[in-house]
Amino acid sequence: MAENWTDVPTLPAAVADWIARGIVAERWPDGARLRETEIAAELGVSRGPVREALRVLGERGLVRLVPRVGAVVNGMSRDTISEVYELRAHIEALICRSAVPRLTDADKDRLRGLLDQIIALRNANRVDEMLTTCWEFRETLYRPSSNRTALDLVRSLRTRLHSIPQVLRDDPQHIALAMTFYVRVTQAAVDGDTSAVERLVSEFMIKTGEQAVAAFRPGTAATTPARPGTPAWS
Amino acid sequence: MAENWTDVPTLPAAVADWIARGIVAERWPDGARLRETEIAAELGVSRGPVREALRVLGERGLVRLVPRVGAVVNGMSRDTISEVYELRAHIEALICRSAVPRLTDADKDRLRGLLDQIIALRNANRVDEMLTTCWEFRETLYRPSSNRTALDLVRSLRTRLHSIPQVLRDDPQHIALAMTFYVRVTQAAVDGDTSAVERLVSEFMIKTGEQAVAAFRPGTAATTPARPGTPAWS
DNA sequence: CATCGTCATACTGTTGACAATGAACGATCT
DNA sequence: AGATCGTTCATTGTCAACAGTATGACGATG
Repeated sequence: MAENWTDVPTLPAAVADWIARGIVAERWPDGARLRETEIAAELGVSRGPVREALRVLGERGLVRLVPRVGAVVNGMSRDTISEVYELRAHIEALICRSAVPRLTDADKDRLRGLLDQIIALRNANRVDEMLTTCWEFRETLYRPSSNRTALDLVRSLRTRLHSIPQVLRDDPQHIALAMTFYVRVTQAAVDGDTSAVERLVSEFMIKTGEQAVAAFRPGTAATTPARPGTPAWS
Repeated sequence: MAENWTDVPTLPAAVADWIARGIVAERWPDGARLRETEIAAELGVSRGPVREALRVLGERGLVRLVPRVGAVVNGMSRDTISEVYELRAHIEALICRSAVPRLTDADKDRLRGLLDQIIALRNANRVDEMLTTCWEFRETLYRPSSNRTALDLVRSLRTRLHSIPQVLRDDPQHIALAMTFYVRVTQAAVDGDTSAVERLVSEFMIKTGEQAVAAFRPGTAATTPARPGTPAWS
Protein backbone atom coordinates (compact mmCIF):
# COMPACT_ATOMS: atom_id res chain seq x y z
CA MET A 1 0.00 0.00 0.00
CA ALA A 2 1.24 3.47 -0.74
CA GLU A 3 -1.73 5.77 -0.33
CA ASN A 4 -3.90 6.99 2.46
CA TRP A 5 -6.08 3.94 2.88
CA THR A 6 -4.85 3.38 6.40
CA ASP A 7 -7.80 4.90 8.17
CA VAL A 8 -10.48 3.05 6.21
CA PRO A 9 -12.14 0.09 7.85
CA THR A 10 -11.36 -2.55 5.26
CA LEU A 11 -9.36 -2.45 2.10
CA PRO A 12 -11.80 -4.17 -0.25
CA ALA A 13 -14.53 -1.78 0.86
CA ALA A 14 -12.30 1.19 0.19
CA VAL A 15 -11.36 -0.16 -3.21
CA ALA A 16 -15.00 -0.81 -4.04
CA ASP A 17 -15.82 2.73 -3.04
CA TRP A 18 -12.98 4.09 -5.14
CA ILE A 19 -14.07 2.14 -8.20
CA ALA A 20 -17.69 3.11 -7.67
CA ARG A 21 -16.72 6.76 -7.56
CA GLY A 22 -14.73 6.32 -10.72
CA ILE A 23 -17.66 4.76 -12.50
CA VAL A 24 -20.16 7.41 -11.48
CA ALA A 25 -17.62 10.10 -12.35
CA GLU A 26 -17.38 8.53 -15.80
CA ARG A 27 -13.72 7.95 -15.41
CA TRP A 28 -14.26 4.85 -17.46
CA PRO A 29 -16.84 4.92 -20.23
CA ASP A 30 -19.73 2.54 -20.41
CA GLY A 31 -18.64 -0.94 -21.42
CA ALA A 32 -15.01 -0.36 -20.53
CA ARG A 33 -13.12 -3.27 -19.07
CA LEU A 34 -11.80 -2.80 -15.56
CA ARG A 35 -8.48 -4.58 -15.47
CA GLU A 36 -7.62 -5.81 -12.02
CA THR A 37 -3.92 -5.24 -12.56
CA GLU A 38 -4.38 -1.60 -13.53
CA ILE A 39 -6.55 -0.76 -10.57
CA ALA A 40 -4.33 -2.66 -8.19
CA ALA A 41 -1.27 -0.83 -9.47
CA GLU A 42 -2.95 2.55 -9.36
CA LEU A 43 -4.10 2.06 -5.79
CA GLY A 44 -0.90 0.42 -4.71
CA VAL A 45 -2.60 -2.74 -3.49
CA SER A 46 -2.65 -6.29 -4.63
CA ARG A 47 -5.21 -7.90 -6.89
CA GLY A 48 -6.98 -9.76 -4.12
CA PRO A 49 -8.84 -6.82 -2.59
CA VAL A 50 -9.57 -5.52 -6.07
CA ARG A 51 -11.17 -8.80 -7.07
CA GLU A 52 -13.32 -8.83 -3.96
CA ALA A 53 -14.35 -5.25 -4.56
CA LEU A 54 -15.33 -6.08 -8.11
CA ARG A 55 -17.46 -8.99 -6.92
CA VAL A 56 -19.32 -6.68 -4.58
CA LEU A 57 -19.83 -4.09 -7.30
CA GLY A 58 -21.00 -6.83 -9.61
CA GLU A 59 -23.57 -7.95 -7.10
CA ARG A 60 -24.56 -4.33 -6.65
CA GLY A 61 -25.02 -3.88 -10.38
CA LEU A 62 -22.35 -1.30 -11.14
CA VAL A 63 -20.27 -3.69 -13.19
CA ARG A 64 -21.03 -6.83 -15.14
CA LEU A 65 -18.78 -9.76 -14.37
CA VAL A 66 -18.02 -11.79 -17.46
CA PRO A 67 -16.24 -15.07 -16.71
CA ARG A 68 -12.74 -15.27 -18.11
CA VAL A 69 -13.00 -11.67 -19.24
CA GLY A 70 -13.43 -9.66 -16.11
CA ALA A 71 -15.49 -6.69 -15.03
CA VAL A 72 -17.02 -4.32 -17.55
CA VAL A 73 -18.63 -1.05 -16.57
CA ASN A 74 -22.39 -1.10 -16.40
CA GLY A 75 -22.77 2.51 -17.42
CA MET A 76 -25.50 4.77 -16.26
CA SER A 77 -28.23 5.40 -18.75
CA ARG A 78 -31.39 7.44 -18.62
CA ASP A 79 -33.31 4.19 -18.33
CA THR A 80 -31.30 3.01 -15.36
CA ILE A 81 -31.67 6.30 -13.55
CA SER A 82 -35.37 6.31 -14.14
CA GLU A 83 -35.65 2.72 -12.98
CA VAL A 84 -33.73 3.24 -9.79
CA TYR A 85 -35.74 6.29 -8.80
CA GLU A 86 -38.97 4.51 -9.59
CA LEU A 87 -37.90 1.67 -7.35
CA ARG A 88 -36.88 4.02 -4.59
CA ALA A 89 -40.17 5.85 -4.79
CA HIS A 90 -41.98 2.65 -3.96
CA ILE A 91 -39.57 1.19 -1.44
CA GLU A 92 -39.06 4.38 0.52
CA ALA A 93 -42.78 4.95 0.66
CA LEU A 94 -43.11 1.41 1.97
CA ILE A 95 -40.53 2.15 4.61
CA CYS A 96 -42.44 5.24 5.70
CA ARG A 97 -45.58 3.22 6.12
CA SER A 98 -44.06 1.33 9.01
CA ALA A 99 -41.71 4.06 10.18
CA VAL A 100 -44.01 7.03 10.67
CA PRO A 101 -46.36 5.39 13.17
CA ARG A 102 -43.32 4.42 15.23
CA LEU A 103 -41.76 7.85 15.38
CA THR A 104 -41.22 8.90 18.95
CA ASP A 105 -41.59 12.45 20.17
CA ALA A 106 -37.82 12.63 20.35
CA ASP A 107 -37.59 11.57 16.72
CA LYS A 108 -40.05 14.27 15.76
CA ASP A 109 -38.12 16.90 17.65
CA ARG A 110 -35.00 15.76 15.90
CA LEU A 111 -36.66 15.98 12.51
CA ARG A 112 -37.80 19.51 13.24
CA GLY A 113 -34.31 20.44 14.30
CA LEU A 114 -32.80 18.93 11.18
CA LEU A 115 -35.30 20.80 9.04
CA ASP A 116 -34.27 24.07 10.68
CA GLN A 117 -30.66 23.22 10.00
CA ILE A 118 -31.41 22.41 6.37
CA ILE A 119 -33.15 25.73 5.87
CA ALA A 120 -30.38 27.63 7.61
CA LEU A 121 -27.64 25.91 5.63
CA ARG A 122 -29.57 26.49 2.43
CA ASN A 123 -29.83 30.19 3.15
CA ALA A 124 -26.15 30.28 3.99
CA ASN A 125 -25.41 28.55 0.68
CA ARG A 126 -23.47 25.83 2.42
CA VAL A 127 -24.58 23.17 0.01
CA ASP A 128 -22.40 20.26 1.05
CA GLU A 129 -23.32 20.46 4.70
CA MET A 130 -26.94 20.80 3.72
CA LEU A 131 -26.75 17.60 1.71
CA THR A 132 -25.32 15.76 4.67
CA THR A 133 -28.10 17.05 6.85
CA CYS A 134 -30.69 16.07 4.29
CA TRP A 135 -29.47 12.51 4.34
CA GLU A 136 -29.44 12.54 8.12
CA PHE A 137 -33.02 13.72 8.03
CA ARG A 138 -33.95 10.90 5.76
CA GLU A 139 -32.18 8.34 7.92
CA THR A 140 -33.92 9.63 11.01
CA LEU A 141 -37.26 9.43 9.32
CA TYR A 142 -36.70 5.89 8.09
CA ARG A 143 -34.89 4.40 11.06
CA PRO A 144 -37.95 3.34 13.08
CA SER A 145 -39.14 1.21 10.19
CA SER A 146 -39.54 -2.44 11.02
CA ASN A 147 -38.33 -3.46 7.59
CA ARG A 148 -34.57 -3.58 7.88
CA THR A 149 -34.29 -5.43 4.59
CA ALA A 150 -35.86 -2.49 2.80
CA LEU A 151 -33.54 -0.06 4.54
CA ASP A 152 -30.48 -1.97 3.40
CA LEU A 153 -31.90 -2.11 -0.08
CA VAL A 154 -32.39 1.63 -0.28
CA ARG A 155 -28.87 2.24 0.89
CA SER A 156 -27.62 -0.12 -1.78
CA LEU A 157 -29.69 1.54 -4.48
CA ARG A 158 -28.51 4.92 -3.35
CA THR A 159 -24.85 4.06 -3.79
CA ARG A 160 -25.73 2.92 -7.27
CA LEU A 161 -26.27 6.41 -8.55
CA HIS A 162 -24.71 8.88 -6.23
CA SER A 163 -23.24 10.63 -9.23
CA ILE A 164 -26.59 11.81 -10.42
CA PRO A 165 -27.21 13.76 -7.25
CA GLN A 166 -24.02 15.62 -8.05
CA VAL A 167 -25.64 16.79 -11.22
CA LEU A 168 -28.64 17.93 -9.25
CA ARG A 169 -26.48 19.56 -6.61
CA ASP A 170 -26.53 22.99 -8.17
CA ASP A 171 -29.83 22.72 -9.96
CA PRO A 172 -31.98 25.48 -8.43
CA GLN A 173 -35.10 23.76 -9.64
CA HIS A 174 -34.20 20.65 -7.70
CA ILE A 175 -33.25 22.59 -4.61
CA ALA A 176 -36.62 24.28 -4.69
CA LEU A 177 -38.32 20.92 -5.02
CA ALA A 178 -36.29 19.51 -2.18
CA MET A 179 -36.95 22.41 0.16
CA THR A 180 -40.68 22.16 -0.38
CA PHE A 181 -40.48 18.45 0.18
CA TYR A 182 -38.59 18.63 3.45
CA VAL A 183 -40.88 21.28 4.86
CA ARG A 184 -44.01 19.38 3.99
CA VAL A 185 -42.76 15.98 4.98
CA THR A 186 -41.68 17.28 8.36
CA GLN A 187 -45.14 18.62 8.97
CA ALA A 188 -46.75 15.37 7.89
CA ALA A 189 -44.35 13.29 9.97
CA VAL A 190 -44.89 15.39 13.07
CA ASP A 191 -48.63 15.09 12.57
CA GLY A 192 -48.26 11.36 12.25
CA ASP A 193 -49.98 11.48 8.90
CA THR A 194 -48.50 8.31 7.46
CA SER A 195 -50.23 8.31 4.10
CA ALA A 196 -49.25 11.94 3.50
CA VAL A 197 -45.60 11.11 4.19
CA GLU A 198 -45.80 8.15 1.86
CA ARG A 199 -47.27 10.28 -0.89
CA LEU A 200 -44.75 13.08 -0.42
CA VAL A 201 -41.77 10.74 -0.42
CA SER A 202 -43.02 8.91 -3.47
CA GLU A 203 -43.68 12.09 -5.39
CA PHE A 204 -40.35 13.56 -4.43
CA MET A 205 -38.52 10.52 -5.67
CA ILE A 206 -40.42 10.44 -8.94
CA LYS A 207 -39.83 14.11 -9.61
CA THR A 208 -36.21 13.88 -8.58
CA GLY A 209 -35.84 11.03 -11.01
CA GLU A 210 -37.30 13.12 -13.78
CA GLN A 211 -34.96 15.98 -12.99
CA ALA A 212 -32.02 13.62 -12.88
CA VAL A 213 -32.92 12.15 -16.24
CA ALA A 214 -33.28 15.61 -17.70
CA ALA A 215 -29.95 16.74 -16.31
CA PHE A 216 -28.15 13.61 -17.38
CA ARG A 217 -25.70 13.77 -20.28
CA PRO A 218 -24.50 10.26 -21.16
CA GLY A 219 -20.83 11.12 -21.35
CA THR A 220 -20.69 14.42 -19.58
CA ALA A 221 -21.81 13.32 -16.18
CA ALA A 222 -20.01 14.43 -13.06
CA THR A 223 -16.96 16.49 -13.78
CA THR A 224 -16.51 16.83 -10.06
CA PRO A 225 -13.79 14.54 -8.73
CA ALA A 226 -16.24 13.55 -6.02
CA ARG A 227 -14.01 13.87 -3.04
CA PRO A 228 -14.35 11.24 -0.30
CA GLY A 229 -16.26 13.47 2.06
CA THR A 230 -18.65 14.89 -0.46
CA PRO A 231 -22.18 13.81 0.30
CA ALA A 232 -24.88 13.40 -2.29
CA TRP A 233 -28.44 14.35 -2.90
CA SER A 234 -31.41 12.12 -2.23
CA MET B 1 -9.87 -28.87 -6.59
CA ALA B 2 -11.10 -32.33 -5.86
CA GLU B 3 -14.85 -32.33 -6.31
CA ASN B 4 -17.35 -32.07 -9.11
CA TRP B 5 -17.20 -28.31 -9.66
CA THR B 6 -16.00 -28.80 -13.18
CA ASP B 7 -19.32 -28.13 -14.83
CA VAL B 8 -20.02 -24.84 -13.03
CA PRO B 9 -19.13 -21.62 -14.80
CA THR B 10 -16.98 -20.02 -12.15
CA LEU B 11 -15.62 -21.29 -8.90
CA PRO B 12 -16.56 -18.37 -6.63
CA ALA B 13 -20.13 -18.54 -7.90
CA ALA B 14 -20.26 -22.24 -7.18
CA VAL B 15 -18.86 -21.73 -3.71
CA ALA B 16 -21.34 -18.93 -3.05
CA ASP B 17 -24.13 -21.21 -4.14
CA TRP B 18 -22.88 -23.99 -1.92
CA ILE B 19 -22.67 -21.74 1.11
CA ALA B 20 -26.07 -20.22 0.40
CA ARG B 21 -27.60 -23.68 0.26
CA GLY B 22 -25.92 -24.53 3.52
CA ILE B 23 -27.32 -21.47 5.17
CA VAL B 24 -30.88 -21.98 4.01
CA ALA B 25 -30.63 -25.65 4.95
CA GLU B 26 -29.62 -24.54 8.44
CA ARG B 27 -26.37 -26.37 8.20
CA TRP B 28 -24.97 -23.57 10.28
CA PRO B 29 -27.14 -21.96 12.95
CA ASP B 30 -27.90 -18.29 13.07
CA GLY B 31 -24.91 -16.24 14.14
CA ALA B 32 -22.41 -18.99 13.42
CA ARG B 33 -19.04 -17.95 12.08
CA LEU B 34 -18.17 -19.18 8.64
CA ARG B 35 -14.46 -19.88 8.72
CA GLU B 36 -12.86 -19.50 5.34
CA THR B 37 -10.35 -22.22 6.09
CA GLU B 38 -13.01 -24.78 6.95
CA ILE B 39 -15.08 -24.13 3.87
CA ALA B 40 -12.03 -24.06 1.65
CA ALA B 41 -10.85 -27.36 3.05
CA GLU B 42 -14.26 -29.00 2.80
CA LEU B 43 -14.67 -27.95 -0.82
CA GLY B 44 -11.11 -28.67 -1.73
CA VAL B 45 -10.43 -25.17 -2.98
CA SER B 46 -8.31 -22.33 -1.79
CA ARG B 47 -9.40 -19.44 0.38
CA GLY B 48 -9.49 -16.94 -2.45
CA PRO B 49 -12.70 -18.09 -4.11
CA VAL B 50 -14.25 -18.61 -0.70
CA ARG B 51 -13.52 -15.04 0.28
CA GLU B 52 -15.03 -13.71 -2.92
CA ALA B 53 -18.10 -15.86 -2.42
CA LEU B 54 -18.52 -14.53 1.10
CA ARG B 55 -18.32 -10.94 -0.14
CA VAL B 56 -21.10 -11.62 -2.60
CA LEU B 57 -23.23 -13.29 0.06
CA GLY B 58 -22.53 -10.38 2.37
CA GLU B 59 -23.74 -7.93 -0.23
CA ARG B 60 -26.76 -10.15 -0.77
CA GLY B 61 -27.54 -10.16 2.92
CA LEU B 62 -27.12 -13.83 3.74
CA VAL B 63 -24.10 -13.22 5.92
CA ARG B 64 -22.82 -10.27 7.88
CA LEU B 65 -19.20 -9.41 7.27
CA VAL B 66 -17.46 -8.24 10.40
CA PRO B 67 -14.01 -6.79 9.80
CA ARG B 68 -11.19 -8.77 11.33
CA VAL B 69 -13.65 -11.42 12.41
CA GLY B 70 -15.16 -12.79 9.26
CA ALA B 71 -18.56 -13.85 8.04
CA VAL B 72 -21.35 -14.71 10.42
CA VAL B 73 -24.61 -16.27 9.32
CA ASN B 74 -27.49 -13.86 8.99
CA GLY B 75 -30.14 -16.34 9.94
CA MET B 76 -33.67 -16.27 8.70
CA SER B 77 -36.25 -14.97 11.09
CA ARG B 78 -39.98 -14.48 10.83
CA ASP B 79 -39.34 -10.78 10.53
CA THR B 80 -36.94 -11.19 7.67
CA ILE B 81 -39.27 -13.48 5.79
CA SER B 82 -42.13 -11.08 6.27
CA GLU B 83 -39.99 -8.17 5.16
CA VAL B 84 -38.75 -9.83 2.02
CA TYR B 85 -42.20 -10.88 0.93
CA GLU B 86 -43.57 -7.43 1.64
CA LEU B 87 -40.84 -5.96 -0.53
CA ARG B 88 -41.48 -8.44 -3.28
CA ALA B 89 -45.17 -7.71 -3.21
CA HIS B 90 -44.44 -4.11 -4.06
CA ILE B 91 -41.59 -4.57 -6.47
CA GLU B 92 -43.19 -7.37 -8.46
CA ALA B 93 -46.38 -5.38 -8.74
CA LEU B 94 -44.30 -2.49 -9.99
CA ILE B 95 -42.72 -4.76 -12.58
CA CYS B 96 -46.13 -5.87 -13.76
CA ARG B 97 -47.21 -2.29 -14.23
CA SER B 98 -44.75 -1.86 -17.08
CA ALA B 99 -44.66 -5.47 -18.20
CA VAL B 100 -48.34 -6.24 -18.80
CA PRO B 101 -48.95 -3.48 -21.36
CA ARG B 102 -45.95 -4.73 -23.31
CA LEU B 103 -46.98 -8.37 -23.47
CA THR B 104 -47.14 -9.53 -27.05
CA ASP B 105 -49.66 -12.01 -28.34
CA ALA B 106 -46.90 -14.58 -28.42
CA ASP B 107 -46.17 -13.89 -24.75
CA LYS B 108 -49.81 -14.35 -23.89
CA ASP B 109 -50.00 -17.62 -25.78
CA ARG B 110 -46.94 -18.77 -23.92
CA LEU B 111 -48.48 -17.82 -20.57
CA ARG B 112 -51.60 -19.78 -21.40
CA GLY B 113 -49.51 -22.76 -22.38
CA LEU B 114 -47.50 -22.57 -19.18
CA LEU B 115 -50.68 -22.35 -17.14
CA ASP B 116 -51.96 -25.51 -18.80
CA GLN B 117 -48.68 -27.21 -17.99
CA ILE B 118 -48.86 -26.09 -14.39
CA ILE B 119 -52.35 -27.48 -14.00
CA ALA B 120 -51.43 -30.73 -15.67
CA LEU B 121 -48.29 -31.18 -13.57
CA ARG B 122 -50.22 -30.34 -10.44
CA ASN B 123 -52.81 -33.00 -11.21
CA ALA B 124 -50.05 -35.46 -11.97
CA ASN B 125 -48.48 -34.61 -8.62
CA ARG B 126 -45.15 -33.83 -10.26
CA VAL B 127 -44.36 -31.06 -7.86
CA ASP B 128 -40.79 -30.27 -8.79
CA GLU B 129 -41.52 -29.85 -12.46
CA MET B 130 -44.50 -27.76 -11.58
CA LEU B 131 -42.35 -25.42 -9.52
CA THR B 132 -39.98 -24.97 -12.42
CA THR B 133 -42.87 -24.17 -14.70
CA CYS B 134 -44.29 -21.72 -12.20
CA TRP B 135 -41.05 -19.80 -12.13
CA GLU B 136 -40.91 -19.88 -15.90
CA PHE B 137 -44.40 -18.44 -15.95
CA ARG B 138 -43.35 -15.65 -13.66
CA GLU B 139 -40.26 -14.89 -15.72
CA THR B 140 -42.33 -14.77 -18.88
CA LEU B 141 -44.80 -12.43 -17.30
CA TYR B 142 -42.11 -10.12 -15.98
CA ARG B 143 -39.67 -10.19 -18.88
CA PRO B 144 -41.27 -7.41 -20.98
CA SER B 145 -40.88 -5.00 -18.09
CA SER B 146 -38.77 -1.99 -18.86
CA ASN B 147 -37.33 -1.98 -15.39
CA ARG B 148 -34.37 -4.33 -15.56
CA THR B 149 -33.08 -3.06 -12.25
CA ALA B 150 -36.22 -4.25 -10.56
CA LEU B 151 -35.98 -7.62 -12.26
CA ASP B 152 -32.46 -8.15 -10.99
CA LEU B 153 -33.57 -7.07 -7.56
CA VAL B 154 -36.37 -9.60 -7.40
CA ARG B 155 -34.05 -12.38 -8.49
CA SER B 156 -31.65 -11.35 -5.76
CA LEU B 157 -34.37 -11.24 -3.13
CA ARG B 158 -35.63 -14.60 -4.27
CA THR B 159 -32.30 -16.31 -3.73
CA ARG B 160 -32.31 -14.84 -0.27
CA LEU B 161 -35.03 -17.14 0.98
CA HIS B 162 -35.31 -20.08 -1.31
CA SER B 163 -35.43 -22.31 1.70
CA ILE B 164 -38.78 -21.01 2.78
CA PRO B 165 -40.44 -22.07 -0.45
CA GLN B 166 -39.26 -25.58 0.39
CA VAL B 167 -41.38 -25.42 3.49
CA LEU B 168 -44.34 -24.34 1.39
CA ARG B 169 -43.67 -26.99 -1.22
CA ASP B 170 -45.99 -29.56 0.27
CA ASP B 171 -48.41 -27.22 1.98
CA PRO B 172 -51.77 -27.95 0.34
CA GLN B 173 -53.07 -24.60 1.48
CA HIS B 174 -50.31 -22.82 -0.39
CA ILE B 175 -50.74 -24.94 -3.47
CA ALA B 176 -54.41 -24.04 -3.52
CA LEU B 177 -53.54 -20.37 -3.18
CA ALA B 178 -50.99 -20.65 -5.94
CA MET B 179 -53.30 -22.44 -8.35
CA THR B 180 -55.98 -19.83 -7.91
CA PHE B 181 -53.40 -17.13 -8.42
CA TYR B 182 -51.96 -18.53 -11.63
CA VAL B 183 -55.38 -19.07 -13.15
CA ARG B 184 -56.57 -15.58 -12.35
CA VAL B 185 -53.37 -13.81 -13.24
CA THR B 186 -53.27 -15.54 -16.60
CA GLN B 187 -56.75 -14.30 -17.35
CA ALA B 188 -55.91 -10.78 -16.26
CA ALA B 189 -52.67 -10.76 -18.24
CA VAL B 190 -54.33 -12.04 -21.39
CA ASP B 191 -57.01 -9.40 -21.00
CA GLY B 192 -54.31 -6.79 -20.60
CA ASP B 193 -55.82 -5.73 -17.29
CA THR B 194 -52.71 -4.26 -15.76
CA SER B 195 -54.12 -3.15 -12.45
CA ALA B 196 -55.73 -6.52 -11.89
CA VAL B 197 -52.41 -8.26 -12.45
CA GLU B 198 -50.73 -5.86 -10.08
CA ARG B 199 -53.32 -6.51 -7.41
CA LEU B 200 -53.20 -10.27 -7.85
CA VAL B 201 -49.42 -10.43 -7.73
CA SER B 202 -49.27 -8.22 -4.69
CA GLU B 203 -51.91 -10.18 -2.82
CA PHE B 204 -50.29 -13.46 -3.72
CA MET B 205 -46.97 -12.31 -2.36
CA ILE B 206 -48.48 -11.01 0.85
CA LYS B 207 -50.43 -14.18 1.48
CA THR B 208 -47.48 -16.36 0.55
CA GLY B 209 -45.43 -14.41 3.03
CA GLU B 210 -47.99 -15.03 5.73
CA GLN B 211 -48.03 -18.73 4.96
CA ALA B 212 -44.26 -18.82 4.96
CA VAL B 213 -44.10 -17.12 8.33
CA ALA B 214 -46.66 -19.52 9.71
CA ALA B 215 -44.82 -22.55 8.39
CA PHE B 216 -41.45 -21.32 9.59
CA ARG B 217 -39.77 -23.02 12.51
CA PRO B 218 -36.63 -21.12 13.45
CA GLY B 219 -34.38 -24.12 13.74
CA THR B 220 -36.23 -26.75 11.82
CA ALA B 221 -36.24 -25.15 8.44
CA ALA B 222 -35.45 -27.11 5.34
CA THR B 223 -34.46 -30.67 6.02
CA THR B 224 -34.25 -31.18 2.29
CA PRO B 225 -30.68 -31.10 1.00
CA ALA B 226 -31.94 -28.87 -1.79
CA ARG B 227 -30.29 -30.51 -4.73
CA PRO B 228 -28.90 -28.25 -7.46
CA GLY B 229 -31.78 -28.80 -9.83
CA THR B 230 -34.52 -28.41 -7.29
CA PRO B 231 -36.55 -25.31 -8.02
CA ALA B 232 -38.40 -23.33 -5.42
CA TRP B 233 -41.74 -21.75 -4.89
CA SER B 234 -42.49 -18.13 -5.51
C1' DC C 1 -14.29 -17.10 44.33
C1' DA C 2 -14.33 -13.61 40.93
C1' DT C 3 -11.70 -10.67 37.93
C1' DC C 4 -8.03 -9.13 35.28
C1' DG C 5 -3.79 -9.67 32.61
C1' DT C 6 -0.95 -12.57 29.71
C1' DC C 7 0.04 -15.80 26.29
C1' DA C 8 -0.75 -19.25 22.77
C1' DT C 9 -3.59 -20.25 18.99
C1' DA C 10 -6.44 -19.75 15.12
C1' DC C 11 -8.28 -16.90 11.92
C1' DT C 12 -8.49 -13.12 8.73
C1' DG C 13 -6.03 -9.57 5.59
C1' DT C 14 -2.93 -9.22 2.06
C1' DT C 15 0.50 -10.39 -1.09
C1' DG C 16 3.16 -12.40 -4.97
C1' DA C 17 3.56 -16.17 -8.08
C1' DC C 18 1.97 -19.78 -11.18
C1' DA C 19 -1.42 -21.90 -14.40
C1' DA C 20 -5.00 -21.47 -17.80
C1' DT C 21 -7.67 -19.11 -20.84
C1' DG C 22 -9.16 -15.41 -24.07
C1' DA C 23 -7.89 -11.62 -27.23
C1' DA C 24 -5.04 -9.47 -30.67
C1' DC C 25 -1.91 -9.76 -34.22
C1' DG C 26 0.55 -11.38 -38.10
C1' DA C 27 1.50 -15.04 -41.50
C1' DT C 28 -0.23 -18.01 -44.88
C1' DC C 29 -3.37 -19.77 -48.19
C1' DT C 30 -7.11 -19.23 -51.57
C1' DA D 1 -7.18 -8.70 -51.47
C1' DG D 2 -9.77 -11.16 -48.16
C1' DA D 3 -10.35 -14.70 -45.03
C1' DT D 4 -8.52 -18.28 -42.05
C1' DC D 5 -5.38 -20.20 -38.96
C1' DG D 6 -1.68 -20.30 -35.63
C1' DT D 7 1.17 -17.83 -32.42
C1' DT D 8 2.08 -14.51 -28.81
C1' DC D 9 0.80 -11.63 -25.25
C1' DA D 10 -2.11 -9.90 -21.82
C1' DT D 11 -5.42 -10.91 -18.31
C1' DT D 12 -8.08 -13.64 -15.33
C1' DG D 13 -8.38 -17.83 -12.10
C1' DT D 14 -6.29 -20.06 -8.41
C1' DC D 15 -3.13 -21.09 -4.98
C1' DA D 16 0.21 -21.17 -0.97
C1' DA D 17 2.55 -18.31 2.27
C1' DC D 18 3.36 -14.40 5.35
C1' DA D 19 1.81 -10.66 8.58
C1' DG D 20 -1.40 -8.81 11.82
C1' DT D 21 -5.26 -9.25 14.89
C1' DA D 22 -9.16 -11.29 17.62
C1' DT D 23 -10.24 -15.27 20.54
C1' DG D 24 -10.02 -18.29 24.21
C1' DA D 25 -7.58 -20.50 27.92
C1' DC D 26 -4.71 -20.31 31.71
C1' DG D 27 -2.84 -18.51 35.67
C1' DA D 28 -2.02 -14.58 38.90
C1' DT D 29 -4.07 -11.46 42.01
C1' DG D 30 -7.47 -8.93 44.82
